[in-house]
Amino acid sequence: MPDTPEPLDAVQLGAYFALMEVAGLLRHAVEQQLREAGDLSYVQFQLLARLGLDSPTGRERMTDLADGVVYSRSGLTYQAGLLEKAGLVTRTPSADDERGVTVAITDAGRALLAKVLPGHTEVLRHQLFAPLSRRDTEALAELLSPVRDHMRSAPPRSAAPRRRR
Amino acid sequence: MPDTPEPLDAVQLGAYFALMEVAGLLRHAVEQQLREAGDLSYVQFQLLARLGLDSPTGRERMTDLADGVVYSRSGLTYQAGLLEKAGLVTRTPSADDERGVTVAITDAGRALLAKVLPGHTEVLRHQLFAPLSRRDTEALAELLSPVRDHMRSAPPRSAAPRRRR
DNA sequence: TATTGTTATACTCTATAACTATA
DNA sequence: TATAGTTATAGAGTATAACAATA
Repeated sequence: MPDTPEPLDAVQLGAYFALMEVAGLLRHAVEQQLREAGDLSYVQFQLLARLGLDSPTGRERMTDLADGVVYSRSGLTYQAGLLEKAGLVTRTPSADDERGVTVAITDAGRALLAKVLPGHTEVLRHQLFAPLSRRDTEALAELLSPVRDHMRSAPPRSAAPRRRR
Repeated sequence: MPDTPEPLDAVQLGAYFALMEVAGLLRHAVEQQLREAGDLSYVQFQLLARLGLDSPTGRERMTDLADGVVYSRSGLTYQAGLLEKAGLVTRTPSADDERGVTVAITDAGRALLAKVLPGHTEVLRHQLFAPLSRRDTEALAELLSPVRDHMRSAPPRSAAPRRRR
């Protein structure tokens, strides 16, 4: 058995537990709103938001979507299938690479996103931002961004060794 | 249809997405470690940690456990059943309230916790704390603690109206 | 009558491995 | 040979509602 490494101190433990609890409670609240307002899971919302808000063209390849949403390949196939069945996205073979599949958000997908967003915003305002000042929010974003970048670069991600586009 | 509320600004969206992504990736990494080191899910680890680390006596009532871990009652019953089957906790009728059930961590439970903790710590150090200075960590804890308290007090919690002990 | 906890049940999500097709 | 994506399948987790027992 290896020697016990330096254990975490109280401040670190506090930050860790607070982070996980806040994110867990927030996700719970948000998921409820998404389910009621649009019958969407959080992951499905993430996929729609990525296509409808982040991506300028509204279309992305499966692999690139997976890199953002953290998934096994099969999990993404499953969710994309659900979204397609609901008419919120389409899946077509990629133009340049015959192996690839391009997922595109539909008008119905954009409409649902728009329908769901105001309530989503309200939940965030009440649950997350209410106790945070403007500067707090800025500080939080500035603290977490480097962590996110760090984690993205050392991916315990979806499946096997993956590669950026 | 109600008027669209003030949408979130870029800083708020950034904080929100960073929080969710960091927590999601961290949970993924941590869950993997817990599974390999002790065949535990994150929730099971939370329950053991609450009993073995937080609680001075190592015993708590089901309801109080649920209040901390965010669950449906039945979900907690399910998880407690798994832990009991594995010999990590015991469940006995509460002394004062015949309706209640007291969950207590066993020696085996404490041993497993001790076995799993060093690796857990390492994951946290590498994934979460590596890009954070000492002061960053303090700041993060101080930002998130009020949010956690706020969320706890307005519970979208487990099930029906619940009540503190 | 309200509360604690369990059970039954159904469903959603996720992961693994095997497979197809293209690069 | 490696990569993109799908399928089959199996397992874990979660939620709802009905229920029994105690307060």
